Amino acid sequence: MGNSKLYKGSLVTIILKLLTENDKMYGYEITQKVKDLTLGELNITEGALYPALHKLEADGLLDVEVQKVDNRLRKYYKLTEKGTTESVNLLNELQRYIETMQHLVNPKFSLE
Amino acid sequence: MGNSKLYKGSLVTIILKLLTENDKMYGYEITQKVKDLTLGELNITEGALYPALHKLEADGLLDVEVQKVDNRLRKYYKLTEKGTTESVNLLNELQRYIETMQHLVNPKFSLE
DNA sequence: TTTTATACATAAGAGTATTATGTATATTTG
DNA sequence: CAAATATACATAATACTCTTATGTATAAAA
Repeated sequence: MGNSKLYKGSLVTIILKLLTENDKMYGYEITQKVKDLTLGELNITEGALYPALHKLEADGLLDVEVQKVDNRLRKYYKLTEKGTTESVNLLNELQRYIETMQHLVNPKFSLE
Repeated sequence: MGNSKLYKGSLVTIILKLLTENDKMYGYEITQKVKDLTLGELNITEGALYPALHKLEADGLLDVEVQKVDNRLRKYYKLTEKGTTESVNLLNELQRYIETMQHLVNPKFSLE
Protein backbone atom coordinates (compact mmCIF):
# COMPACT_ATOMS: atom_id res chain seq x y z
CA MET A 1 0.00 0.00 0.00
CA GLY A 2 2.05 2.94 1.17
CA ASN A 3 5.80 3.30 1.14
CA SER A 4 5.70 2.63 4.86
CA LYS A 5 5.16 -0.64 6.68
CA LEU A 6 2.78 1.20 8.97
CA TYR A 7 -0.07 0.82 6.49
CA LYS A 8 -0.02 -2.92 7.10
CA GLY A 9 -3.24 -3.67 8.93
CA SER A 10 -5.20 -0.58 7.89
CA LEU A 11 -6.78 -1.83 4.68
CA VAL A 12 -10.06 -3.05 6.17
CA THR A 13 -10.43 0.16 8.18
CA ILE A 14 -10.04 2.17 4.99
CA ILE A 15 -12.51 0.09 3.00
CA LEU A 16 -15.21 0.18 5.67
CA LYS A 17 -14.77 3.90 6.25
CA LEU A 18 -15.16 4.69 2.55
CA LEU A 19 -18.30 2.58 2.43
CA THR A 20 -19.66 4.46 5.43
CA GLU A 21 -19.45 7.65 3.43
CA ASN A 22 -20.38 6.37 -0.01
CA ASP A 23 -23.17 3.83 0.44
CA LYS A 24 -21.93 1.56 -2.34
CA MET A 25 -18.64 1.26 -4.19
CA TYR A 26 -16.89 -1.21 -6.45
CA GLY A 27 -13.32 -2.40 -6.11
CA TYR A 28 -11.62 -0.35 -8.75
CA GLU A 29 -13.47 2.72 -7.55
CA ILE A 30 -12.03 2.18 -4.08
CA THR A 31 -8.47 2.07 -5.39
CA GLN A 32 -9.00 5.33 -7.28
CA LYS A 33 -10.72 7.06 -4.40
CA VAL A 34 -7.92 6.19 -2.02
CA LYS A 35 -5.31 7.38 -4.50
CA ASP A 36 -7.17 10.68 -4.91
CA LEU A 37 -7.82 11.28 -1.22
CA THR A 38 -4.22 10.59 -0.27
CA LEU A 39 -2.73 12.56 -3.16
CA GLY A 40 -1.04 9.44 -4.48
CA GLU A 41 0.55 8.47 -1.16
CA LEU A 42 -1.55 5.34 -0.86
CA ASN A 43 -2.05 2.89 -3.70
CA ILE A 44 -4.07 -0.16 -2.82
CA THR A 45 -2.94 -3.14 -4.85
CA GLU A 46 -5.48 -5.44 -6.43
CA GLY A 47 -3.84 -8.46 -4.85
CA ALA A 48 -4.65 -6.99 -1.46
CA LEU A 49 -8.01 -5.41 -2.22
CA TYR A 50 -9.98 -8.18 -3.89
CA PRO A 51 -9.21 -10.92 -1.36
CA ALA A 52 -10.03 -8.43 1.40
CA LEU A 53 -13.41 -7.65 -0.16
CA HIS A 54 -14.17 -11.35 -0.56
CA LYS A 55 -13.37 -11.98 3.08
CA LEU A 56 -15.47 -9.04 4.26
CA GLU A 57 -18.35 -10.46 2.26
CA ALA A 58 -17.80 -13.97 3.60
CA ASP A 59 -17.75 -12.58 7.12
CA GLY A 60 -21.05 -10.83 6.56
CA LEU A 61 -19.76 -7.27 6.75
CA LEU A 62 -20.47 -6.47 3.11
CA ASP A 63 -23.22 -7.29 0.62
CA VAL A 64 -22.50 -7.55 -3.09
CA GLU A 65 -24.52 -6.54 -6.11
CA VAL A 66 -23.20 -7.17 -9.60
CA GLN A 67 -23.87 -4.66 -12.36
CA LYS A 68 -22.84 -4.43 -15.98
CA VAL A 69 -21.77 -0.96 -17.07
CA ASP A 70 -20.45 -0.28 -20.59
CA ASN A 71 -20.28 -4.02 -21.18
CA ARG A 72 -17.89 -4.31 -18.21
CA LEU A 73 -18.55 -6.03 -14.92
CA ARG A 74 -18.77 -4.14 -11.65
CA LYS A 75 -19.27 -5.62 -8.21
CA TYR A 76 -20.80 -3.07 -5.92
CA TYR A 77 -20.24 -3.55 -2.22
CA LYS A 78 -22.22 -2.02 0.59
CA LEU A 79 -22.11 -2.28 4.37
CA THR A 80 -24.37 -4.69 6.18
CA GLU A 81 -25.56 -3.80 9.66
CA LYS A 82 -22.73 -5.89 11.03
CA GLY A 83 -20.32 -4.07 8.72
CA THR A 84 -21.53 -0.70 9.97
CA THR A 85 -20.91 -1.74 13.56
CA GLU A 86 -17.47 -3.04 12.70
CA SER A 87 -16.65 0.16 10.85
CA VAL A 88 -17.32 2.18 13.99
CA ASN A 89 -15.16 -0.20 16.02
CA LEU A 90 -12.25 0.01 13.60
CA LEU A 91 -12.39 3.79 13.47
CA ASN A 92 -12.26 3.87 17.26
CA GLU A 93 -9.31 1.52 17.16
CA LEU A 94 -7.58 3.81 14.69
CA GLN A 95 -8.04 6.83 16.94
CA ARG A 96 -6.76 4.81 19.88
CA TYR A 97 -3.78 3.61 17.86
CA ILE A 98 -2.92 7.17 16.88
CA GLU A 99 -3.18 8.39 20.47
CA THR A 100 -1.07 5.54 21.76
CA MET A 101 1.63 6.11 19.18
CA GLN A 102 1.65 9.86 19.83
CA HIS A 103 2.12 9.02 23.48
CA LEU A 104 5.07 6.79 22.74
CA VAL A 105 6.66 9.01 20.18
CA ASN A 106 5.98 12.49 21.46
CA PRO A 107 7.83 12.90 24.76
CA LYS A 108 5.74 15.91 25.71
CA PHE A 109 2.69 13.72 26.10
CA SER A 110 4.46 10.70 27.59
CA LEU A 111 4.60 9.69 31.24
CA GLU A 112 8.36 9.92 31.50
CA MET B 1 1.10 -6.27 20.26
CA GLY B 2 -2.04 -4.28 20.69
CA ASN B 3 -5.59 -5.52 20.41
CA SER B 4 -5.68 -3.88 17.00
CA LYS B 5 -4.10 -5.05 13.76
CA LEU B 6 -2.95 -1.50 13.22
CA TYR B 7 0.08 -2.03 15.42
CA LYS B 8 1.45 -4.44 12.86
CA GLY B 9 4.41 -2.68 11.33
CA SER B 10 5.14 -0.23 14.14
CA LEU B 11 7.48 -2.31 16.28
CA VAL B 12 10.74 -1.07 14.81
CA THR B 13 9.56 2.53 14.98
CA ILE B 14 8.81 2.07 18.68
CA ILE B 15 12.14 0.43 19.47
CA LEU B 16 14.22 3.04 17.68
CA LYS B 17 12.27 5.91 19.22
CA LEU B 18 12.76 4.58 22.75
CA LEU B 19 16.47 4.22 22.09
CA THR B 20 16.59 7.79 20.84
CA GLU B 21 15.38 8.91 24.24
CA ASN B 22 17.15 6.43 26.48
CA ASP B 23 20.65 5.93 25.04
CA LYS B 24 20.76 2.24 25.90
CA MET B 25 18.13 -0.31 26.84
CA TYR B 26 17.79 -4.08 27.08
CA GLY B 27 14.98 -6.17 25.68
CA TYR B 28 12.96 -6.82 28.77
CA GLU B 29 13.28 -3.16 29.74
CA ILE B 30 11.75 -2.19 26.40
CA THR B 31 8.71 -4.41 26.93
CA GLN B 32 8.13 -2.88 30.37
CA LYS B 33 8.67 0.68 29.20
CA VAL B 34 6.16 0.26 26.41
CA LYS B 35 3.64 -1.28 28.75
CA ASP B 36 4.06 1.64 31.17
CA LEU B 37 3.96 4.39 28.57
CA THR B 38 0.83 2.99 26.93
CA LEU B 39 -0.93 2.24 30.22
CA GLY B 40 -1.08 -1.44 29.34
CA GLU B 41 -2.54 -0.91 25.87
CA LEU B 42 0.56 -2.22 24.16
CA ASN B 43 2.33 -5.40 25.18
CA ILE B 44 5.27 -6.35 23.03
CA THR B 45 5.67 -10.10 22.88
CA GLU B 46 9.09 -11.64 23.23
CA GLY B 47 8.59 -13.63 20.04
CA ALA B 48 8.34 -10.35 18.17
CA LEU B 49 10.87 -8.30 20.11
CA TYR B 50 13.98 -10.48 20.19
CA PRO B 51 14.02 -11.37 16.50
CA ALA B 52 13.45 -7.68 15.74
CA LEU B 53 16.40 -6.63 17.90
CA HIS B 54 18.61 -9.25 16.27
CA LYS B 55 17.67 -8.00 12.83
CA LEU B 56 18.28 -4.38 13.75
CA GLU B 57 21.71 -5.38 14.99
CA ALA B 58 22.43 -7.43 11.86
CA ASP B 59 21.39 -4.45 9.74
CA GLY B 60 23.77 -2.18 11.60
CA LEU B 61 21.15 0.01 13.27
CA LEU B 62 21.95 -1.16 16.78
CA ASP B 63 25.08 -2.06 18.73
CA VAL B 64 25.00 -4.62 21.53
CA GLU B 65 26.81 -4.77 24.83
CA VAL B 66 26.30 -7.70 27.17
CA GLN B 67 26.24 -7.15 30.92
CA LYS B 68 25.68 -9.41 33.88
CA VAL B 69 23.48 -7.92 36.56
CA ASP B 70 22.45 -9.90 39.65
CA ASN B 71 23.84 -13.01 38.01
CA ARG B 72 21.40 -12.51 35.14
CA LEU B 73 22.26 -11.67 31.55
CA ARG B 74 21.32 -8.38 29.96
CA LYS B 75 21.92 -7.34 26.39
CA TYR B 76 22.02 -3.58 26.13
CA TYR B 77 21.23 -2.10 22.76
CA LYS B 78 22.09 1.38 21.55
CA LEU B 79 21.61 3.24 18.29
CA THR B 80 24.39 3.40 15.75
CA GLU B 81 24.70 6.45 13.54
CA LYS B 82 22.77 4.57 10.88
CA GLY B 83 20.16 3.68 13.48
CA THR B 84 19.75 7.30 14.50
CA THR B 85 19.16 8.30 10.89
CA GLU B 86 16.65 5.51 10.42
CA SER B 87 14.87 6.51 13.61
CA VAL B 88 14.29 9.99 12.24
CA ASN B 89 13.00 8.53 8.98
CA LEU B 90 10.58 6.19 10.71
CA LEU B 91 9.22 8.92 12.94
CA ASN B 92 8.59 11.04 9.85
CA GLU B 93 6.86 8.09 8.24
CA LEU B 94 4.69 7.72 11.33
CA GLN B 95 3.62 11.35 11.21
CA ARG B 96 2.89 11.01 7.51
CA TYR B 97 0.91 7.82 8.12
CA ILE B 98 -1.16 9.53 10.80
CA GLU B 99 -1.86 12.53 8.57
CA THR B 100 -2.82 10.33 5.65
CA MET B 101 -5.17 8.23 7.73
CA GLN B 102 -6.75 11.31 9.28
CA HIS B 103 -7.30 12.56 5.76
CA LEU B 104 -9.01 9.33 4.75
CA VAL B 105 -11.00 8.91 7.90
CA ASN B 106 -11.91 12.43 8.88
CA PRO B 107 -14.17 13.82 6.14
CA LYS B 108 -13.62 17.39 7.31
CA PHE B 109 -10.03 17.23 6.16
CA SER B 110 -10.62 15.17 3.04
CA LEU B 111 -10.85 16.42 -0.53
CA GLU B 112 -14.40 15.23 -1.04
C1' DT C 1 -2.45 0.01 -33.48
C1' DT C 2 -0.31 -0.02 -29.40
C1' DT C 3 -0.69 1.73 -24.92
C1' DT C 4 -3.35 3.04 -21.07
C1' DA C 5 -7.47 2.75 -18.35
C1' DT C 6 -11.13 0.10 -16.55
C1' DA C 7 -12.55 -4.16 -14.00
C1' DC C 8 -12.27 -8.40 -12.17
C1' DA C 9 -9.36 -12.54 -10.10
C1' DT C 10 -5.78 -15.70 -7.97
C1' DA C 11 -1.20 -17.97 -6.81
C1' DA C 12 3.52 -17.74 -4.99
C1' DG C 13 6.24 -15.49 -1.97
C1' DA C 14 7.83 -12.07 1.57
C1' DG C 15 7.39 -9.99 5.84
C1' DT C 16 5.53 -9.28 10.56
C1' DA C 17 3.59 -10.83 14.69
C1' DT C 18 1.34 -14.64 17.73
C1' DT C 19 1.50 -18.64 20.25
C1' DA C 20 3.91 -22.12 22.31
C1' DT C 21 8.03 -23.64 24.18
C1' DG C 22 12.50 -23.77 26.39
C1' DT C 23 16.35 -22.31 29.69
C1' DA C 24 17.77 -20.02 33.93
C1' DT C 25 17.98 -16.91 38.09
C1' DA C 26 15.70 -13.79 41.65
C1' DT C 27 12.02 -12.34 44.30
C1' DT C 28 7.66 -12.42 46.38
C1' DT C 29 3.78 -14.63 48.52
C1' DG C 30 1.05 -17.97 50.83
C1' DC D 1 9.93 -23.10 52.68
C1' DA D 2 7.52 -24.15 48.55
C1' DA D 3 5.14 -22.35 44.82
C1' DA D 4 4.20 -18.61 42.04
C1' DT D 5 5.69 -14.58 39.83
C1' DA D 6 9.13 -11.57 37.83
C1' DT D 7 13.29 -11.04 35.35
C1' DA D 8 15.96 -12.15 31.06
C1' DC D 9 17.13 -14.36 27.17
C1' DA D 10 15.84 -17.38 22.80
C1' DT D 11 13.57 -19.96 18.88
C1' DA D 12 10.17 -22.83 16.09
C1' DA D 13 5.58 -23.44 14.13
C1' DT D 14 1.86 -21.09 12.73
C1' DA D 15 -1.24 -17.32 11.24
C1' DC D 16 -2.07 -13.27 8.90
C1' DT D 17 -1.43 -9.32 5.69
C1' DC D 18 0.36 -7.53 1.75
C1' DT D 19 3.45 -7.59 -2.69
C1' DT D 20 4.55 -9.23 -6.96
C1' DA D 21 3.41 -11.61 -10.84
C1' DT D 22 0.18 -13.26 -13.77
C1' DG D 23 -4.25 -13.95 -16.13
C1' DT D 24 -8.76 -12.55 -18.54
C1' DA D 25 -11.48 -9.05 -20.90
C1' DT D 26 -13.43 -4.53 -22.68
C1' DA D 27 -13.03 0.60 -23.71
C1' DA D 28 -10.67 4.68 -24.69
C1' DA D 29 -6.75 7.40 -25.93
C1' DA D 30 -2.30 8.31 -28.12
